[in-house]
Amino acid sequence: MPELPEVETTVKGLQSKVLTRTFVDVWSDWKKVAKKPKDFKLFKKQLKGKKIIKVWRRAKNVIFDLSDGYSLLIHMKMTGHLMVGVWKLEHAIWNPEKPGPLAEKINTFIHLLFTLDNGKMIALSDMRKFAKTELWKTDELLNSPEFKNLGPEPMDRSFTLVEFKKALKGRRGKVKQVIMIPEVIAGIGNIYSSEALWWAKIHPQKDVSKLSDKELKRLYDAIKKVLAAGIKLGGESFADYRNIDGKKGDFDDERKVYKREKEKCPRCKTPIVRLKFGGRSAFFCPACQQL
DNA sequence: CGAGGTACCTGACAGC
DNA sequence: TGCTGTCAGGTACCTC
Repeated sequence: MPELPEVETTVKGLQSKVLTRTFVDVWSDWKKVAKKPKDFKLFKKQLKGKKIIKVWRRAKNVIFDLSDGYSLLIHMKMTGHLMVGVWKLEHAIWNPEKPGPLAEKINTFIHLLFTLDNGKMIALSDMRKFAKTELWKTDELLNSPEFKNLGPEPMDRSFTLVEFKKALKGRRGKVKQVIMIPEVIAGIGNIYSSEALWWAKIHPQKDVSKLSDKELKRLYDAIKKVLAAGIKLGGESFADYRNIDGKKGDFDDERKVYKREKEKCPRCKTPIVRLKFGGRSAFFCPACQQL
């Protein structure tokens, strides 16, 4: 899925295209996408007529603040994409006859289409169907435990080194897994965690409670650095992530270790190693990042 | 507490 | 060609 930089890029794109527009219709061939309310007919009924006042991001959630005190939350999970354009419903239905690489098939994974009052649509494409949408009363969303428990936003000005240390305080476990927990820090996923640890020269399996002050400072700087680069370059696209116009992001050349097993470490030329733990792959340089 | 597994889903790709 | 196993950007939940 998109991580923080990809979600941020998506949100910026949406802001330029859908602000002040009103939802006039909703279509889906996968009714389970709506988690709140779970009844898709009700979800559609409640959304229709609502005007988009603001689009913003919290962690990896895209949030549309709407008229009448409502908010629409979309989480894209692993393979979700939001796009703006015009589609005919027959294009939004998976066609196994259609050849071509995954990236060219995004349109065929569209499972949800919001029609706006200017005729444009917001499409949610999601190959694996992990994405979710929730319609909340804005104040209830902001006060919900799942929202309030989210960790700090690493790109906020208020996210200082002190805040970072506070977020990790009392936590144990492998550093890579800990910084990927949404309640610890928002927005860091499997790609940017490996990248940040490479810049910080920290082994992904090092116990987070054993990090020295110097290492914490390096990790803090590295997290901000890789996320800022990701945002600046419009996200990564070595797989199928695309922005709302279907264009690729440019982070790929900046990617030092993720999915680069056996390639040379850009710093010391040692082959990059892939290590599986916690159900995920970590990529790191065994020479620069030692336990 | 941590570590590991499952679930949600569907596809790409490597190896045989 | 076709089968099998592994891997994939996330996160919640469960058990040992």
